[in-house]
Amino acid sequence: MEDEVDRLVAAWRRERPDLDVEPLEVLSRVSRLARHLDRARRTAFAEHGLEPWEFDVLTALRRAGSPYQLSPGQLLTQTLVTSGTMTNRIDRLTGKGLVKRLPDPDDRRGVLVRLTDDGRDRADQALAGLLAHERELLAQLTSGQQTELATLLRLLISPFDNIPG
Amino acid sequence: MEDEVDRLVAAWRRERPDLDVEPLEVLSRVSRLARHLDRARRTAFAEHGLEPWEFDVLTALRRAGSPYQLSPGQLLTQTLVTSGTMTNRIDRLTGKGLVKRLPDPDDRRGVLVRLTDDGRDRADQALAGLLAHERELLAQLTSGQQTELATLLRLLISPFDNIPG
DNA sequence: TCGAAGTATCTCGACATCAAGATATCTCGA
DNA sequence: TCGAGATATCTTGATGTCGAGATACTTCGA
Repeated sequence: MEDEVDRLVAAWRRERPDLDVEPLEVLSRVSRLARHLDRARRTAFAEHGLEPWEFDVLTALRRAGSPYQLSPGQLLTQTLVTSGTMTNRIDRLTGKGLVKRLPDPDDRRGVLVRLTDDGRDRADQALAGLLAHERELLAQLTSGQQTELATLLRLLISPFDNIPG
Repeated sequence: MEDEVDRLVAAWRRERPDLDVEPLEVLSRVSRLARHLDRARRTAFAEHGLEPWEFDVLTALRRAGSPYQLSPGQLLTQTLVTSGTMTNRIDRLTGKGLVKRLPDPDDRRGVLVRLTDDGRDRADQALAGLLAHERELLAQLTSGQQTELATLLRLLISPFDNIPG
């Protein structure tokens, strides 16, 4: 089965036979697949009245465990957005009653963002929906292939997640 | 080596032991890696005075081969953006003198977007820079692993690239 | 104890994207 | 040949994101 990246690579080999475009076989596929996943997630979350960015923040808090709170800084490292974006997200989620801001008792510069009961329920529902959807996509692969894929991706991500960047 | 997704999956298993979160091992890594790649590309292209979205459009035209022209519709399928976005991109690239619009001689609804000489040079330079950068990232993997990874990703992408969606 | 450097969060303006709908043109069967 | 539906592109308004800088607090060495 051929995909857009096969066509893209073939086109480069025709137009720029002097270049080695092998890296695109992997990295362009990562970018394109992520783009497709974003679109699919948007659709999946719409059933639960959530945007992907809302899901990302709510589930980060949900995963933290009771009392479901994290600092904005901790949310940044999990969601890979800038601080200005996170401030904005917290504002909007607060407006919808899904999270609330509390002062950090140990650091007066700091803030803690806590999930409300409603926010927690929404996160749980949307997660279940997402997993069902993602399982379908992964049905293309055997269990062993999924493990293999996860392992290879982990290798590529490691320099980003562990070295500051 | 542990990454953020390992921590994410471990957290879900603690908080929601009733759910099978295996799909996240693959798909969350794809999304996160793409996010990191976006950031890295932005830095790499800055040397050439290009934004990632500019690179995407210019290289799609470059790959088309002489006379380096495609319709906006063809550009849509390659870049996975909406038509409004593409209109806007073409406007801005035209303003920078990197592409120009020509009427499609065979369809009066249509337009052809053609690379200027300057646009072509920029695309070629930026591509070389990107490939050098990406090769470094992929040094984490053996050649065989890269091939394996590309194959698995192709399987996951196929339903998106071949079935309309 | 003081102050410089570091850290956490927020503010602000510019900008890119999207969704939905508008417009113009084409295609094809009756 | 006509018109309904399909297609190609553009317009518009709302919104989310980023980068840079501002503010307030903390840390740590002299």
